[in-house]
Amino acid sequence: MPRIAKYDRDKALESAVNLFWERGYGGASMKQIEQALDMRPGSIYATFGSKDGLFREALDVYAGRMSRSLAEAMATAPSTMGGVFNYLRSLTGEITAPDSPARACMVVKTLLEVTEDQQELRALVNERLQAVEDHLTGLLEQAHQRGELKADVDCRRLARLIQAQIMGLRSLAQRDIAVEDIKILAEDIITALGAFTQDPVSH
Amino acid sequence: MPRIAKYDRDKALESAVNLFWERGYGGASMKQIEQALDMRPGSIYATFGSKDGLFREALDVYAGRMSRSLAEAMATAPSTMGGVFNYLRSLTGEITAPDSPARACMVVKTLLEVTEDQQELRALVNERLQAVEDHLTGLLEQAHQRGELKADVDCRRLARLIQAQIMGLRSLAQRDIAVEDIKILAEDIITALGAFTQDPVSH
DNA sequence: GTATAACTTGAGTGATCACTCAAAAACAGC
DNA sequence: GCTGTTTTTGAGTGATCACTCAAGTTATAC
Repeated sequence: MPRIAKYDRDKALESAVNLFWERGYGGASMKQIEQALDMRPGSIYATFGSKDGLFREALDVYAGRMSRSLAEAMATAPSTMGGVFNYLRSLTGEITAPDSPARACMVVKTLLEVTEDQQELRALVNERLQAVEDHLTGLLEQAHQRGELKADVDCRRLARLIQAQIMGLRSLAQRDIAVEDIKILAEDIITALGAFTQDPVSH
Repeated sequence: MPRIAKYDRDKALESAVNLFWERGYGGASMKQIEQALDMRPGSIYATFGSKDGLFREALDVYAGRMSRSLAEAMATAPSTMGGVFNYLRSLTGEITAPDSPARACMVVKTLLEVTEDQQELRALVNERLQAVEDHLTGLLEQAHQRGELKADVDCRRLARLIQAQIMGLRSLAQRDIAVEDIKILAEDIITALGAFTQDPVSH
């Protein structure tokens, strides 16, 4: 049994995340996957079933990372929107790291890549984004009850607006643009979102 | 000479835009292109040089459409930011039309699709997005001089923020989401951008 | 030490990729 | 209606695509 199941599997998945995040599903060939995972085709197919199966697992790993990153940022702030602003700021640091496979979000890249003949993958992506929206909506509803948000704010609408902000920030960051300008954009997004908070945004 | 040059060339390009916009560069095969343009490979290569050449021309056509659409929206508003809000509202109508190849922007889809071994295409996309930013910056500077924006607003920063809003709106619209919710998101984006205007946003 | 099971290997599968080019077809000039 | 030029055609190019499987290797069981 040359393969120590759990450890090597997770290590391979991490490599798959990095490759798919950088190149997308269609942009990553099996030859590149073999090289990135240091596995031969037979092993890959025995372990993950198909390129599709590997990608779905990689997307899950990536989504898990995202959720964890958001949860950490929320935990270090006294208010919910403060946590969101924390997240936007820490995000700019993460995506501009020199070893980041891409600045844009892997889930959004997949959302824009999938065609109608990949309905299952499209459904998976939609579920992931819906889950983020739902989670964020719940957090905002608590904040709303604590009086952190303006009284007439619709929490689900605000959750979607925040998700759109993250998509916009990270997509624009994919342009040939300086790190400093991305940080500035994040601050401007925070300023704009201040329209929905009770207290004025601090800088 | 069975091909009436100009007319058929433009018609073919329109078809190419629709196919590439929907499926992306890598997602559109030559077989699908042949079918969409109703041309055989030899004619396509004689006319456009390569798949890459065809895509670049299609991207130009699309970018031209975008610019025209923005200019029209700006023309029907008394103020610059009012024109931007007009554009965001008309955009939701355009991208939710049943015959729209995709809701997300073709330029952004390309931006997120291209890898580092496609530097020329990446450069072309960056140029197009930079041109939009520059154009918007110029318009906002006029508005700033007319006192339409808050005194401390940086017009280039605001232009980038607006571009990020468009990217975010159209990317989120690519989700499995109702048309009405996209319109609501556009209104919330307009509200958020109100943080930078002198006069309060009207609804 | 031997048998059995678990797993990896990598050459090879047919299909599809972007692309080519000799031959046929459709035109213009006269 | 014939000639010369331009354009279209579509079978065919080698390369690469995702994927398979018989054979080989490495582990465990006893």
